[in-house]
Amino acid sequence: MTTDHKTDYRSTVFLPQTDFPMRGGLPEKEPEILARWKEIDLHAALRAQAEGRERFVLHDGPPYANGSIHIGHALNKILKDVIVRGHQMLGFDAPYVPGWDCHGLPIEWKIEEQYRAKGLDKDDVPVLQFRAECRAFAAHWKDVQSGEFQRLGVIGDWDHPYMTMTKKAEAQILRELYKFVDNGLLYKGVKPVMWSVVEKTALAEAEIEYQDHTSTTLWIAFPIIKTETAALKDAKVVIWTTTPWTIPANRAIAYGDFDYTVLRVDGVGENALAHIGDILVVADNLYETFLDDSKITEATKLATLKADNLKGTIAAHPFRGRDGSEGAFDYDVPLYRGAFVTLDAGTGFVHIAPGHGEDDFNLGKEYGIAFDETVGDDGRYLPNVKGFAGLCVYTADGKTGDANGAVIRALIEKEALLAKRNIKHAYPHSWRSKAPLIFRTTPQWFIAMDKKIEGQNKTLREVALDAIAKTEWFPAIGENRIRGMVESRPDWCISRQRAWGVPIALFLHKETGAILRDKEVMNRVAAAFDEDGADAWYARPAQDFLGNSYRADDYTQVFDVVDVWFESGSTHAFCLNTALNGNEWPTLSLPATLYLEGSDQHRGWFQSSLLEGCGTLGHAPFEKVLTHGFTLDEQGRKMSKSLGNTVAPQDVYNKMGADILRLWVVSSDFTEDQRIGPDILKQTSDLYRRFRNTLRYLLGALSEFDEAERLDTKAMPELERWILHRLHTVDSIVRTDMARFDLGHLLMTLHNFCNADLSALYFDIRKDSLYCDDKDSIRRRATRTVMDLIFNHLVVWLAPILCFTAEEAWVTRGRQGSVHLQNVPTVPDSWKNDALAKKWELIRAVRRVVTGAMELARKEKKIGAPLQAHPHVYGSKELWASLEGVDLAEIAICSALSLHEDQIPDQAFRLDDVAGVGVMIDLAEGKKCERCWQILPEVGSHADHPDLCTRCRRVVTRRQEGGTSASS
RNA sequence: GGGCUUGUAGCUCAGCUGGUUAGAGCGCGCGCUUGAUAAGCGUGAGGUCGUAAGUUCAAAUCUUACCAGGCCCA
Repeated sequence: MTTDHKTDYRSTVFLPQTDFPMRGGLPEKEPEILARWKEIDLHAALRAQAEGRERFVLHDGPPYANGSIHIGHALNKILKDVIVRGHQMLGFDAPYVPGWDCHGLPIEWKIEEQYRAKGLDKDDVPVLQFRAECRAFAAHWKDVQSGEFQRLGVIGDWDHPYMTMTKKAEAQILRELYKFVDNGLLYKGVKPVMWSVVEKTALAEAEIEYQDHTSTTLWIAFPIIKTETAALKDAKVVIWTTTPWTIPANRAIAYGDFDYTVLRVDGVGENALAHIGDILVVADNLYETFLDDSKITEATKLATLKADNLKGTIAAHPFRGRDGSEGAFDYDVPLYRGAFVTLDAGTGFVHIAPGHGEDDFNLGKEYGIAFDETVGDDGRYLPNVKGFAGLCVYTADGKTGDANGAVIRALIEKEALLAKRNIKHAYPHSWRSKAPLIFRTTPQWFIAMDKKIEGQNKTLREVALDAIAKTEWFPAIGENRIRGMVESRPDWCISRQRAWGVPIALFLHKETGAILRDKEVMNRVAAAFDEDGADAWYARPAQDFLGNSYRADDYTQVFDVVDVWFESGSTHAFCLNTALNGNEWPTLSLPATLYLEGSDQHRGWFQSSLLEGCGTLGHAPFEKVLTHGFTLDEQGRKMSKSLGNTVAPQDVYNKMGADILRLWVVSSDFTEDQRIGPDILKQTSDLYRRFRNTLRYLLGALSEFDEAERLDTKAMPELERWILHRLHTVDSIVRTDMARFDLGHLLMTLHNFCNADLSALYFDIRKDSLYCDDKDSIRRRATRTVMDLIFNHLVVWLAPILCFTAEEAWVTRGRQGSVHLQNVPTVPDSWKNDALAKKWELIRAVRRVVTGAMELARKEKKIGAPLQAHPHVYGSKELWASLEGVDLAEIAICSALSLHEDQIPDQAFRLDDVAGVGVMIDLAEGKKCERCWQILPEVGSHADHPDLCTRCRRVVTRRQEGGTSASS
């Protein structure tokens, strides 16, 4: 027989067949799958399926509805979706109701900006119209974001999301606020804020622009009137300030933790204001610069003091006893330690006006310093500032007023001024009017942290700290972070002087200032909110709410709105509490099983929800809290538009597919900051390809799989039983990983399974059986049965992550419904077989020596394909005994293989980590079977099929006779 | 500046309470295969474990400082 005219047996080989393409084409395919889910109403089916199951309630932290989603939103929502889908498949009822934060400043700005573009002023627009436009704006972006989130594959109740601006929500937020009236924690206090005298309004941090501004700076001496340190007797403390107009409001002086020098002035230069003989105190490090600044030419250091020596010292206000002051400045000015004092500039002493600075206010609070308001909302001194009343800090058009000049003249008159200069520095200005701002105390509403809750013997802080301890934090370190914050946080300021929000709908008695705590009135207000939303507060006359018992003239109505953090902190009340949400989401329940947000929410939503829950329910609204980090660029740098290193989720799902983005989320360690960029996404695609091809191979191998082929597991070869054992192992890992949200480990387990167990080992070994064995052979039936099982498990394991691809595979397999309606299949414990696993570890070790030896032979051009080889494997009798029943030739994919118990030849190939095994490679003897490509001695001995081995000849012959059938 | 936190191969990640030559996958190089083929298999080269001190018989693992990031504050 010549080799010229060999029969082509390709058509007799059972090659894999599938419509599941190698390349996903996800950007086109995913929208089709989304449409299919809509068609079969997957969400409703999920809910119906889970009725009565144990609940797993992930409560959505509401994103802010003012723009398209960015990568951080995508990460957050994908994580939620993977966990929700995963738990549903593990047998929970895991509903997901998305939510939106709709009120607040950023939306107000946008609307205001639109007004300004039209040359309109916000203040000229009726408040209800303004609110309506804010509402429309939020509704628009809610819709945009909803579409983007759904495109990511996130499944949930998108037709019925919660929103903080619905009537029901606004009414419930108000009721939550009223609970803090009831429990006595809500109080009115003051707080320094950035104030614009031009707009007569407080400004939020984001409305402030820092611009260069020239300020008059003063060096001012405060005479010491009481001290326990001898060196300070008759001395004066020197402060430095850039805001002369705050001097009348001075109440204290702060010093830092460094050395101070007491000096005597011995000589002064021209125009100096200091006097010879003055004894002054400044920080030792700033001694030289001070002399320079104040034109003191000669001085003597009298003493150097430690910070502790300043403790208990009391100075007098420079205006003490000033004519016309009526004793208004005769109070003591104590010295206190302040951590914020630095040596960057000045004298090491900071003058403290508690009404006009954040540090000042906090220090004042710490030491209980009493102070009056000194500057009115128009920037003028109030009448109580004797000798300065009516003078102006900044004028109505934003220019410097006459207050500074008057203060300077008075300081000179009292011989307290040591020096005066101008400096140019960054100073806060209004984003709107561009006018400079001042710090000014304003009345605000607070929730007390350290007051006993009425009816309880505990403070809100204590209840909150208890609740933190009872909560499970993922990662555990999150607990420290929030505990530290709650331990040290000040009272919660919940008021904002804004229009787009839920008003703090209270009536205050005009004379006493007391809150009207009348249940009937509050119920009427809340009922009005139920009907008309918070607009009711603006639209209806006060008397409507007050009823017959009170006169509107006796009360002022509060029009501050509540901080949006209070609103989002209340979402559990109107969303999770089925009694309060009107049964709108009957499958939700309180407390939620899980809150899942970025780590910044330790200060934000986690904390506001915690405080709100603790104040109104006595416990946290969550049982577990999972946090993720932030998304950085490929170099680990923060993303920013100016750096041009942002990755838009829309680009990823439009160009690569949402499954790639989902895979990226799961493959990164999301508990810490994670990186994304072109290279990382490329790598994610490679990762995706492995999963896709594994599914594809299974689908191809299972083409036309008939139930009649299914083989009882007991009848299967060891290799199949080992795969079943692996399924058992992976299954238990999937379950524990999902339960502890360790998605990274879960993914790696699945990847290794696909890679090492399936692709490199099982699929490779079983190709021969799959392609060439007769359809009714036990081996092939076992293979197909196990591959069917692998598919069933793998597709469900992957479904929460690759939600689109898993569904595509599911449908391609010809299954009904949706993969997402499956539970993770249970694995019979009989599949677990540790002894077999151990045996296969050994087999794989021996296999590695064989493949290693073949690789060497290939390098030496001795062989090409493994089927050309006949390895001689040397090992001990015990080794071969322990591998009883294993066909190593099949496992190493060789045409033949011999085992030897003899001494390992010196030239045999060995591996360091596989002791006692050596391999020599010979060429397999015989001819190549043209069907299965094995090289076997019997090829050529069959007259009818001279190019086939015995096995292939039988298969081909039976096919020709039409006698093969899977059921036979 | 403060609180919390991160820094292991080009990339994504493992390395438990300190203990033999620091692991995996991807990517890359090389080879095989051409019946998973814009795929599959095998194999190889890549790491002073951010830097520097210290504790210890022994440190990627503990301590301190520094450098470079991140979140939240100031």
